[in-house]
Order: sequence, then structure tokens, then C-alpha cells
Amino acid sequence: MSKTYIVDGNSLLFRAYYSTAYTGNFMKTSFGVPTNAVFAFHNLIKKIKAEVKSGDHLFVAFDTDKPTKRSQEFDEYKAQRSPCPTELIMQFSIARELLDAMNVYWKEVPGYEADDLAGSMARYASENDQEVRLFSSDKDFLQLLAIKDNVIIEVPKKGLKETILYNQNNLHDLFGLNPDQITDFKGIAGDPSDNYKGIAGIGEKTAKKLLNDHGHLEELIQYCKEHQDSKINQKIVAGEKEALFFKHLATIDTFIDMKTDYEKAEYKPYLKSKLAAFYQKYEMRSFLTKIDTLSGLVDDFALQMRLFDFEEKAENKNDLPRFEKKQIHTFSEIKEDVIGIAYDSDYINENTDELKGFSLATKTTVFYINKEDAFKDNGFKSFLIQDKQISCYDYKGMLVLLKRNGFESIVGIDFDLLLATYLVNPTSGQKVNDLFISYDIDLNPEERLSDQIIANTILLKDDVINKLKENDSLSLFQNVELPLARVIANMEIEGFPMDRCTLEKIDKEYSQIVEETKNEIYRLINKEFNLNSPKQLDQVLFTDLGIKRYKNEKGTSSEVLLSHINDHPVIPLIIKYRLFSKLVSTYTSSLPKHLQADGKIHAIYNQALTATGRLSMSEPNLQNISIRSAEGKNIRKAFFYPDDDRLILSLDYSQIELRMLAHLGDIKILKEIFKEGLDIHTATASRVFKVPIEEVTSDMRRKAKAVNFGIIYGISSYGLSQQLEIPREEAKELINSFKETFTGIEEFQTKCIEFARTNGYVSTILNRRRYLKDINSSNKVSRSFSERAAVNSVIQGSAADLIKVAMIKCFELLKPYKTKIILQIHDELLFSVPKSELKIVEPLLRKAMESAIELTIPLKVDGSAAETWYEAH
DNA sequence: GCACTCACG
DNA sequence: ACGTACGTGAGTGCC
Repeated sequence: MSKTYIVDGNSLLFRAYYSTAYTGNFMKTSFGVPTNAVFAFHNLIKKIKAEVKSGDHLFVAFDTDKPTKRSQEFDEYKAQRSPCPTELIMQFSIARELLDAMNVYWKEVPGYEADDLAGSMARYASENDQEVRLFSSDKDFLQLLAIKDNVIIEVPKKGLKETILYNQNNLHDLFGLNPDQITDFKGIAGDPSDNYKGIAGIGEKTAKKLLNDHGHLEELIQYCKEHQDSKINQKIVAGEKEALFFKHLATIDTFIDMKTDYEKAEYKPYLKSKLAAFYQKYEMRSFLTKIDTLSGLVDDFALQMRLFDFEEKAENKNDLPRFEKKQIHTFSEIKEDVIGIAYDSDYINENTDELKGFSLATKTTVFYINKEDAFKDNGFKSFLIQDKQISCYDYKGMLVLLKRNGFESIVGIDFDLLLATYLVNPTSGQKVNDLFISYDIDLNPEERLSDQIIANTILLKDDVINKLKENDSLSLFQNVELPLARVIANMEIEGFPMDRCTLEKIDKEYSQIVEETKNEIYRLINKEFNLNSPKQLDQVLFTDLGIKRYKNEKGTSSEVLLSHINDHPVIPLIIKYRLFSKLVSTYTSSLPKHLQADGKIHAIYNQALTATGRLSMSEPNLQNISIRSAEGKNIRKAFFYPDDDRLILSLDYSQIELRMLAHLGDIKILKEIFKEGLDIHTATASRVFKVPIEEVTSDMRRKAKAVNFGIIYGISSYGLSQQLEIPREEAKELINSFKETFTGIEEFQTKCIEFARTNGYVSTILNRRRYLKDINSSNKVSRSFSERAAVNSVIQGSAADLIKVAMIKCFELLKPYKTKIILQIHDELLFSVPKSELKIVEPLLRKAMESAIELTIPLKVDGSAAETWYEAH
């Protein structure tokens, strides 16, 4: 049997208030709003809600402050009560907000009391064969047991942890009366809490005894009138009118029509978004961090990231339109409009994968044309250059494959499922297989992938577009990511020049150093082992050689090795070995594997991978070519154009993330520094250490620089103390003086974190979202990670937005020139520039970069052109 | 396939 | 009392 849970909101809120209202020590928000009653009330509702199952009903009734039938009939109704404390009054509306946040249906009706709403609901549910459980601390409610034997009343005991259960069977044992005698009892004995006086001179005990002897008030009066032989009987007769009046007043109205309210009260799960917003607003952090442990919680943040409601989708899965599949040999066989295209290949690496053909979708059919047929088909070729509105998946990959095969670029693409779903949720995994899996679409390994891709692209398009609209991300999609795909495709096809000979020379030299250093190490410690194995190295250093670790120190990273530099002469050799073997294995010996016949490297950009909106790069990754060490930087000497009419121009944004922070957080002093064009680390040091710019020492600058970075990363005193090798206390003070000097930084961080807590995501300057699933986790470690990521993602992601816009602008302005964009390294763009164009193009590019997005501070672009990448920086 | 290490912004 | 800077890719060893 399903159940209906009814809560007398008013009486429980009163109880909740007085059970937690310790004198003068209220639970309050930082703005002074009292929340003690709401807090305890929350726990009561939560406990009740934990029992409620799907199909059950849960209803909370409240009083209003308007006159009621009782107060109109009886002037002194509740007149003796001491006035309600304002601290409680303030919480009446918050309690209602709480119920909304808990997705619980509640009701109040002017003129009625909570009792009447609850009582009527009890009758309605009971008569509909529901088991009724009624929660109230008001014993008036016991009369409702008379409705039917399926009604149970729960009265909280002191402390609110347990309840006393009343039902038809046990009421007489517990209270000494039957359910239908409760109103009679109130009439005779009165009720001080409602100011019901009853019959003067008759108290609880006598009243109960009389009712047990005579049944109901009316029968008792009749009897007393006939037997006026005792004082009690005479009192009853004298008080007849009052008794009947108070009985009438005490009678709960159970006949209000509750049908629609009953339907509205059907069980609903918690919605994480609503609840998180409430907890955030009323600063109930302990609940916020335990939110995921609630049973019956629907994580609508997670649902929000998806395109559909899963259950809804599963229901409709079989109703999804199906596409007929047809093999064709000429494009003219397609009679309807083509609305989607997907390239047929392995979807592994567009720079090396073979193109096999195309899957073309119309509204009803997926056509397949192989590469050979497509190649010689003029109809298909002209389709490619028509500016129609076509959907695809992986626009950039398709452009690269088309170009590699001598096709003209397709121009009329207005939707790319890969890029669009990446914007809906950048952290959901975008590899072709798991993309569809994450949207509950099964791919059939037997069927051609491109057919399935384009069919699903067509099916999903409208939902994804709607999602982007809802999220305000449509412009980012249409005006940034989609045009950018074209820019990147051109960069991939253009490639990056590398000279095999130069690299081979370095490789030879460095490989020799690796060998020599290795032998020297073996000789020195008289032992041979695999130096590349961190495990074996750990054993050799910290067991065999007996070097003592510092506490909490683990691993064999260069940082650890450096801290033991004086402990053994082998340590510096190992550091040297590590440096050179890294350079050889990752760069000098590996890069040539990626060099193609045109003397260039054609690496892949991943436009739909990072959590923040940055690009990433692979096969090979040219974004992490060494620069910090002199030995590593040498590698850059291998990157140049063999014919000496082209230069490499490198233009990079100066302090782009700190500028973005200054802009987004409106950090006044930081903005001033940028406007004055000062060296940022020196200037911040001068402000924080309160010395004139000229007196900033190199150590002050070093510290300021570390904190500046720290702020972008979501600083902790521990992290900073490690970075600067200073005590934590000092790091803490340093952070504090930064926060004091740069008003606005702390507020910016808090805003990012609180927004993420209530919304589940943060957004960049161009409305790029990143969801942070652990932002409310009860696990402090993962929660802190999410908090730092929340702050950092806004900054890093906004900087990524900015350079993406810059890339598009540069690409557009370069169309009349021979200069090409050839590499993007997060805050830096590299161009291949004919010497003759440099003077014209460089200022244009700088200007385009500096004005990519108008900020409230100036952007600054540094850089220079040179023959080799080594010199251009 | 994962952990470790280290290259970059 | 606890573990901690953000975002990547690649080579290597080891289960």
C-alpha cells in the first residue's frame, strides 16, 4: 500500500525553533539571517523524505497570518500566547523556500489553518486507501485517528530525534481516550495553548474519566442534566455552552477539497541544483558537502550536461527516425537535399588516415559514395563548394582529409556535432565512440562508422543546438569554434618546418652525453641498473646508497634529486642523465619520425579535448618543445625554412592570464599596473612589500612572481611555501598581504567557487562552460581540487577564448598575403612570413591580437621574427 | 593500462 | 589532521 505523509509545518517549525534556540547563540548566516529553526526543520523533513518512495505522497501544510474561522468566532483565540520571536518569524518564509528547494509540495490558504489543510488531506488520502502518516507536535491532531484505521500520527519527542506513534489501537492506552473523544475532551478540559478554557474546574483527569463513562460530550451533558447530584455534574451543566463551543472550535475541518493538492503532492526526488542553491544561499556548508549522499537525489547538474533525459530517451529510442542506407556511384542519384556529411576513414589521425569515401545524409536516407567515384564526380565537387547549411562531425578533420586528397574545402558547414557537444560539456569525452555512448547511442561495429556518425549527427542536431542556446554558448560555437576549425585545418595542412640534419646533429651529441653519463654513473656506484626505472633508481639511491629521505618525500623527481644534490656525487650525474635522456627520447630521436616528405611536421590539434577550452596537440606535440633549459632550447635551432625567403615570426601575449584576471575580477590596482605598462612582477612586489619600484630586490620579484602564478592556479600556503622554499607561515602572510593589496582577488575567487557550487559549472568570458562534478563533494581533497579548478578554468579558459578569436582574425586578415599561421602555443602564435611581407604583416597581426576581445585593460603582444624558432622569441 | 617523470603554457 | 598549486602529451617501466 502506498503512503501519504502529511506534515503540520507550523507546529514542527515551532518545535524546531525552540529546540535549537539556545539563548543568544543562534545559527545565523554571515548577514545575520537566523537559520536555526530552518536547520532543524530541514532535518525533520529530510528524515521523513528518506522514507517516502516513488508513488507515495508528501504534503506540508502551513498557517497564514490572515484571520481564520477560529479567530473570527473566538476573539481570544491563542490570545495568551507570548508574541512570536522575530527570529522565528523571519524563518517562516525561509522554511517555505527550503521545501521548494527540497522539491516538497506545500500549501497555505488564507482563512484556513494548517490543521484543516492537513486534516482534509488526511481524510482524502485515507479514503483513497492510502496509509496516512501525519507529523505534528499538536495533540489536536489525534482526533484525525477517528477517520480510519489507516491513519497514524507521529509526534516528535524532545530532541526531535524520535517520535511517538499514535494509532486507533494504541490511543486509548497512551492517552486514555478514543479518537472520536479528542474534541469532546478539548471542549471540557480546554487547551491552554489555544486559550480554550473548557469547563471551569474540570481538568484533564476528570475530563477523561467522564468521557470514558459517558462516551461523548453531548451524552455527558444529557446525563448530567438528569443527575445534578454532584458538584461536577452541576459544573458540566453550567458550562454546557462553553464546552460545546470549544469542542466546535477544536474540531479540525477535514472536508476541504484536496484532490488537486493530493496530485501535486506526489513524491518528487531532490533536485541537486535547487538544493545546492538553497544551501549556498543560507550558508549550510555541511549539508552542501553531503548533498551527494542524499538518497533520492537527482543530479540535474549531470543531466544538464547531457543532451537528453535518459529515461525519456530510452522510451523514445525505438521511435527515432531511421535512415535508409544506399550505396551510390554518382552524386546525381541523390534527389533530395543533402543535409549532412561525414568522411569515411578510421578517425584516428586525419594527417595519415586514408580517406575512403563519404556518407551523405538527406532527411530520409544515408547515401554512401566511395572516394574514387566522388573524385571524378563534378556534381559532388560543386556540392562541396556550395554555401549550403550542412551538418557534419569533425569539420576540421574533414577539411584536412579533403585537402590532402585534392578536394576543394567544403564551405557550407553550419553544424559540427563534435565541436557542439564539446561546448555542451568539455569533460565528457569526445572520442568518436564514447561520444555516442555518453549520449546513450549504441554504435554497431558491423556497420560503417561514417554512416552511423552522420545519421546520429542529424538526429542529435536540434537537441544540441537547443542546449547551446539554453547555455548561451551558441555564439561561441558559431562565431568561434566553427570558424576556428577552418583555421586549424589550414595550420595542420601548412605544417611546421623542421630540418632533419640539424636535429640529427643534436641527437648525436646528446645521445653521446646520455651514454657517457650513464657509464659514469655505473662506474661511480659500481653497479649497473636500469636508470630509466624510477623504481630501481629509488632502490639504489635510498636503500643501497643509504641516502636519507626528507619526511613526506617520495619518488625520484628532479625536485627530490636536487634536494639531495650534496648527499652523493652520483646525484648531479643522474640529474644530467635525466635531462639529456628526456631530450633525446622525447625530442631529438622522436621528432624525425613525424617529419613528412615536404620537410614539415603535420601535427594534429585537438579542438575538442581540454577541460578549459585550450587546444592540445599530438603526433607530435609541438606545444612542449623545450625552451626553459639552454640544452633543450637548442632543439629549436632545427626549426626553420630551408629556402631562406621565409622567416618564423613569434608573437605572444604578455601576461595574458594575469590581465584576464585583472579584467574579469576588476582588480583595480592590477589594472593600474597594466595600464602603466610596468613589469608586472616588479610592480606587484613594489605594492606588496611597500617599497618604491627601484628598491624591489630580485628576491622580492621572485616571490611576487610565484604568488602571481599561484593566484591563477588557486593558491595554497603549502603550495607557495614549496615553490618558494619558505615556511608555510611566511607563505600565508605573503598571500594575505597580496589579498589586502589587490582588493578584489579574493572576491573573484569566492565568486567563481560559489557560482560553481550552486550551478555545477563555471563560465569563461565567451560563455564556455566547465562542469565541476566534485565542487560540493564531502571529500575535502577532491572538493578543493574542484575549487582551484573553478577559479583557474575561468582565467585559463577566457585566455583560450581570446587567442582563438585572435587566430580567426589573423587568419582573415592574412588572406591577401602569403603569410600563414603555423603554430599556436596557448598564448603565442607562430607565423611563416615571407621576408618581403614582414614589415606589412607584423603590425597588422599584433594589432589583431591586441584587439581580439576588447578588455578593460590593454593587451600587450611581444615577439620577433627570425630565421629559426630558436632566435624568434 | 597505469604510474612516474618531465617537456611546455 | 590532512594533502594541495592549473592545463596538457610522450616516453618508459612494470603489472
